[in-house]
Amino acid sequence: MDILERELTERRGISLTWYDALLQLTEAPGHRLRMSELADSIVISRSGFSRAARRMEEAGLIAREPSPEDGRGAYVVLTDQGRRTFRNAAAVHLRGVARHFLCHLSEEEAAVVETALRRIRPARR
Amino acid sequence: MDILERELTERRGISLTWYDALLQLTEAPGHRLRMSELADSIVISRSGFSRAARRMEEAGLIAREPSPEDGRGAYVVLTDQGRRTFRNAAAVHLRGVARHFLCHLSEEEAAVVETALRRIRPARR
DNA sequence: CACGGGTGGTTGCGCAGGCAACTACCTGCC
DNA sequence: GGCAGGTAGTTGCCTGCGCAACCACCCGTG
Repeated sequence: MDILERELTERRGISLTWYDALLQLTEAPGHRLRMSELADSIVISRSGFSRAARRMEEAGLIAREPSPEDGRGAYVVLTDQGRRTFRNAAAVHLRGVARHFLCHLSEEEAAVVETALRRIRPARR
Repeated sequence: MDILERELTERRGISLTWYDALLQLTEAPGHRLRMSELADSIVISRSGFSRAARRMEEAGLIAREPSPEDGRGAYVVLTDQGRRTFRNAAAVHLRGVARHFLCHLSEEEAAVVETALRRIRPARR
């Protein structure tokens, strides 16, 4: 994780936390999520994400807009620049995962690890 | 990791970083290691470990003693209390790993993951 | 309609840890 | 022996994040 984090920040200027957030938004319907949905899915506290979101907004990667149906809530939306940044970052990150992790595994091992992780993830408490 | 960290701090009052350090010392010959050996093996910066070591010393888990053969260096040595604390912490931690991770894997899957991780670890750069 | 309890997001505070700079020392070369 | 360059550990500064407290708002109940 440390190596992947370093590569991403050095070569694309974003942290793994930001990467995870951009990934979630990229996969979300409408490229939009509620603040806390996103915070939960990337496993960060709400307060932590509140600050991260402000910084990401300042960096132009996301926009925050108040929720029309809930006066307390806010949506986070991916901007075009956010989408571009994520695409570039993904190239670096996936390459990093391949070069530092996957390359040490056979096809079969990788398959076993993948199914195991898919089974474990939803069990998070 | 988050869950394991929380369980360990709540139930034994030590962080995963401290746990890792105690583990390395427990396995080291003579229960002693140089500061930087230990820092490297638990993947933390030297400065970070320098502070952690001070706190662990204050907590009575380790002792630091200057190296006789190198006037710059220092050894970290596990104290009796450190050994006891580690044993108790290990019970909690291993249980946690079993309950949150291993229990989702079959015997075969666990074996595959283990051999894969053993192969990856020494390749760390 | 008022009000009490619950929820979403932000802010004050504290802490762990990384980087860079520093000190003390070691080592190899002249 | 002296000096230059490298290395071990510590410290100043900064950042990211968690917890707890807070505010604004929602909703169910009387």
